[in-house]
Amino acid sequence: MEARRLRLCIFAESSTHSPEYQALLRAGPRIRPLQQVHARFVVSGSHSSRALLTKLLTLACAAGSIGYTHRLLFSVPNPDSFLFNSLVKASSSSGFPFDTVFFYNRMLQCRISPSSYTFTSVIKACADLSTLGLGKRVHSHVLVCGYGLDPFVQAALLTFYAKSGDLGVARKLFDKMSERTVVAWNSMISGYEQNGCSREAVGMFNRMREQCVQPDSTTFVSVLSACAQLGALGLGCWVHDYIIDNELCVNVVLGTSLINMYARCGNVGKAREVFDSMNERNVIAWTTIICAYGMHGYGNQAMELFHQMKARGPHPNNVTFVAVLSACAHSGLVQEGRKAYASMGQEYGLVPGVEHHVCLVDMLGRAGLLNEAYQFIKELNQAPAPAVWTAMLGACRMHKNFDLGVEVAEHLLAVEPDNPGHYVMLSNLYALAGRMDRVETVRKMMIRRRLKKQVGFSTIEVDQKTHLFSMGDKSHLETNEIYQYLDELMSRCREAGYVPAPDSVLHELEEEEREYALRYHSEKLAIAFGLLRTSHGTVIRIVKNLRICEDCHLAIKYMSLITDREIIVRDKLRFHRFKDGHCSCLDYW
DNA sequence: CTAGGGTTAG
Repeated sequence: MEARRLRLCIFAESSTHSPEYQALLRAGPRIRPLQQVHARFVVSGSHSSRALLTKLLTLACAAGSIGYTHRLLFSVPNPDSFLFNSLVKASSSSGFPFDTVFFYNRMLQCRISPSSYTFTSVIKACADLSTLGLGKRVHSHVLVCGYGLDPFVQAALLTFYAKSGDLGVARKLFDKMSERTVVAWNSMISGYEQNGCSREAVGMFNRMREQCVQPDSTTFVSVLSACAQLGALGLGCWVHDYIIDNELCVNVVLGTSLINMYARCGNVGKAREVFDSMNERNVIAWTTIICAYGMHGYGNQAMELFHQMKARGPHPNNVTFVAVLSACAHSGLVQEGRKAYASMGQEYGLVPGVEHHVCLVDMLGRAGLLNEAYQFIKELNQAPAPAVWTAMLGACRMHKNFDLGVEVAEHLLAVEPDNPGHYVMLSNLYALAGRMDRVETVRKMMIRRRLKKQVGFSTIEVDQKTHLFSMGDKSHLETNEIYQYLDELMSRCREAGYVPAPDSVLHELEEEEREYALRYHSEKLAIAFGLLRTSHGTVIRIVKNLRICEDCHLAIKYMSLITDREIIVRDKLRFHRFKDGHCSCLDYW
């Protein structure tokens, strides 16, 4: 009788209704309040209750107070599976994957068998760490413990392999799954998308629809990212219509994906409409719309939004400043850019990183302020990263400062001897200076080191199908027609006054490619195809993986004039909108 | 006694 009363008493103290438990819930995952509650437990003696300790540890872990959590854990005699599972889960979902692995290992040392719940969290931690070796060991442990067919564990494993870059294994797992939930499909689609395989992501999405699996908003986030990468406006619009027709909730994440899709597919206006229609806008949404204006060369609109954000939006972060500074760089807003850069530390306590240094050098360099850019680099209190020197080199090339350019390029070749971009830039510099002997030397260096220039390609979407063109490409079905039309078009351009730019960028080509090269640059092929296959009022939209070359830039201006078409080209960095013989970048790019 | 899962944006 006495014993039973005592047990009831302990039960009451540690139940969810007990004042101690309520105090923990009120403290939440915040370390100061938690420590205060903990101190009261110690004083009152209730800290010996296992349930309370578990809750305290879990909250401390979620609060990010890992040292405190570890100390507490060591003070617990014979920690049980419930405690370990709670810690594994809390650390994994709060973004402390190293600790997840630590707790998991402790758990095994204590001879406590993991459950399917343990595994999902541990595998997620491995995915966050992209640690292929450890993840594979956990995977074999999963099989040994008999959880290989658990759909949650399978989905976690699939995500892990996709995030660690092993899409082949991820796909094998996916194909072997007996039931594929929408989450499994989402993992596979996002896996492809995040690894740069956007076409495969879209293909997977189409298969998902064939198999009548209902996509959800997470699916569309990944599909829209794929559209953004591909410049697939048609599919992107289809997704947007689907979202509206099916009354899917457009949360911040989905809204931001839509903004990004419209922006990267060339339609800033629609991007802005989506932004304006959103009822929640966080720092990522603001950054995305600022970035959108910046890459279209609308620096003033980008700055206007940035000022609105500062006035009544969330605090800008490091990524926001990358968007702001690159918008300034692409629009020649030097004064604004300098002010924004200074405000990072002064107003927001942010430390500029390499990407901000790059933006600033790029901005000053484009504006012709080479000395100021160089001075800025020299005054950095850390050794300048190669990317910073690369921006400086680009500026030297643009403004034909050979002496400084050669100096910078030689430094870059010494630091990054395997980056073909540096060789290409240096040889362009020599070509512009008329030093063809040096051009040849650099070319030979590249060949000796077996370095190849990145292969350029352009894509165009016609009737929701994406067509790919690369330089000198003759694989397309309508090749002859395209080439014939392009020849015709180029001679009309010449009649209108187009003079091909000197072939400063052709040094890296083999002899036989040289004669074709100018006429056959991928963007020209894609545009010719687009002009042939679409009706007169249609805008031609091209996506190119590299930066557009000077000659193509000039030629496309003429193309837009003589065909009376709007031609939008997205290159590696930004958009060029050609109309009536002019480009929206005002030749400042 | 104490809870619970995998997928998403710049």
